Amino acid sequence: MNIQFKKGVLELIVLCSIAKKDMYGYELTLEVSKVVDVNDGTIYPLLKRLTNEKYFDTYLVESNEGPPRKYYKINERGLKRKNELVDSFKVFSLSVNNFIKECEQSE
Amino acid sequence: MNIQFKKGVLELIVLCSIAKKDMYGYELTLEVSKVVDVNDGTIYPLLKRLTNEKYFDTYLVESNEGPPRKYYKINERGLKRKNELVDSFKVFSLSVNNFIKECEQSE
DNA sequence: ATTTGGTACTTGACAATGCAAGATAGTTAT
DNA sequence: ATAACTATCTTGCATTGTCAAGTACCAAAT
Repeated sequence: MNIQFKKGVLELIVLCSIAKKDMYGYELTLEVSKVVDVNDGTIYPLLKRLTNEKYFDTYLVESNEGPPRKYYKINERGLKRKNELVDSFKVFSLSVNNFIKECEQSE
Repeated sequence: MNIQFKKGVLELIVLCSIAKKDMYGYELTLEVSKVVDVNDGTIYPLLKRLTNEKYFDTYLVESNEGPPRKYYKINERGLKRKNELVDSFKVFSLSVNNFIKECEQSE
C-alpha cells in the first residue's frame, strides 16, 4: 500500500484500537498491522507522542512471556480526539472517492 | 481537514485532474482546491516532481491574460500510475472505514 | 506612468510522519 | 549457552507537504 496514505491515519487507528480495549505496544503493532502494514519502530514513537499529548494513561503489568508490558488506556481527552479524527476521515475519504468517481466517468 | 490525510492524495488528485484534461498550474490549483485546501506553492513543486518522473508531457500556450501557460498532459506512464493510486486508495479507504465501524460498534 | 490586480512560477526554510536498523532485556525450549 | 520469541525503545534518514517570499508578465484603471 502507498506509504503516504498512512500519514495521519495511523494516529486514528491507534486511538480507535485503544478505545476498544487497553493494549500494550507490541499487541497494538499486531492489531494495527491487520489494517495497514506498520513497523513497531513507528508505533512506539507514536504512542509516546500521544501519551505526551495526554490522550492516554499508562500502567505496567508483569508478564511471564517477557519483560513487563506497558498498557495504554484511553482517557476522555483521547476519546474526544478519536471522534474528531473519525469524523474528519469520513468527510475526507468521501470527498476523495467522489472526486475519483468523476474522474472515472469522464474516461 | 487533517493536514496529514493529504499526503499521497494530492498526487492522486493531480493525476486524476490532468487525466480528465490538459491543465496549467493555476487552473489546477483551483481544481484541486475543490477537494482539499491547497496552496499554489504546493502544487507547482508537485507538478515539477511528477514531470521529472515522466508522468506528464508539457507544452506552452500563449495567453492574452498574462505570461504563456504551461500545460500538463498525462502520458501512458502517468495513466498507469494514476490507476495504481486510484485502486490503492479505494482499498485503503475501505479498510480504514471498516476498521472505524468495528470501533464504533464496540462502544 | 504608475498603480492595481490577475496570472504563472520558483525558491528555501521548515514541520510532520513513517521506516529500517539496531540496542536492550526477560522467558522458554533445545 | 544459545537460539527463538516476546517486548520496549532510540536514532538517523527520506519523503512529503506548508508557508512566506519573491520574480515576472500582462491589462485595465487611475
